[in-house]
Amino acid sequence: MQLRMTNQREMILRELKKSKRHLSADELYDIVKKVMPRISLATVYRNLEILSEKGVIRKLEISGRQKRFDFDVSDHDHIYCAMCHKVDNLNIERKNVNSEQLGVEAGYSITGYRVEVIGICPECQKKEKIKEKK
Amino acid sequence: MQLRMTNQREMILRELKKSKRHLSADELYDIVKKVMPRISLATVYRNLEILSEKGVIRKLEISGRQKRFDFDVSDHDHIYCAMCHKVDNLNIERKNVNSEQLGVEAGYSITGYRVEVIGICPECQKKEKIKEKK
DNA sequence: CTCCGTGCAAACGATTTGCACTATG
DNA sequence: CATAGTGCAAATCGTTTGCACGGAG
Repeated sequence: MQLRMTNQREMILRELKKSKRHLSADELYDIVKKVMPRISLATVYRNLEILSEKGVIRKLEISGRQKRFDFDVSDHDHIYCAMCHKVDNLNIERKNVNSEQLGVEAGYSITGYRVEVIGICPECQKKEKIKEKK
Repeated sequence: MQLRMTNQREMILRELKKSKRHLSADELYDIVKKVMPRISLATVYRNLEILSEKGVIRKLEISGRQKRFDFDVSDHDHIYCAMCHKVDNLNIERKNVNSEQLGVEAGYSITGYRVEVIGICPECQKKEKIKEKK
């Protein structure tokens, strides 16, 4: 099965790349819909799924109900805002973590690992301070 | 709002403790239902939510569609089987990871972090080998 | 002209919620 | 006896799927 480059697919890819953020399917849908009003949410889901299977983009399995997608396929970890659920990149020196060893101890064969830092992003910190003053 | 110790709550807590695994709400429901056939799945969800809010148990936000719950509240990380979605414990020396520093760089205030190793558990490795032989 | 991709609506799985009833403290 | 907790069913949320049609190669 080979991929075809449809307008929808191209647009989804372009908008995901343009936005430096890590978008969820419906956020991306809202963006693309402005240019392509007839596009279906199912199309967005299908494309994100296929493109991440092919390794063109990356599906992030992180905290929160929704999956998010990343145009940057290279190995890197994420920081997650507990308040607004935004996801930013993190550059941890991965050599520090010797997870392989630990996994082998438990009898597992390791395919990968991820580090997820949870915190409150600068924007939400400001909001909190404003609230506190009230 | 104070907590009351109902039969349902006690049972949920006991079964979660008894099982060394990291159960999902519906797995726990199936177990408890054997002793308490009239219990509702909603009750299980509500109790797991409340108990993890109070810090009695811990809600794991990990890979996979379902949330899982852990009787062990202490800081520790998890290894996740990509095939059967089972979750085991992992004992990483947490001092190795200097996530706080990185989070601060991005302007975040850090509340925690987690390391999640993904792999294939011993049982599923065996299953794979059997498949290959066919 | 083939068959991958689309839009739509319906189906789905996990979780949450409104309501009237029950039972703990 | 006040009010936290329950069971049930319906609602919700994110995501997936069946189907007939449309368009890329």
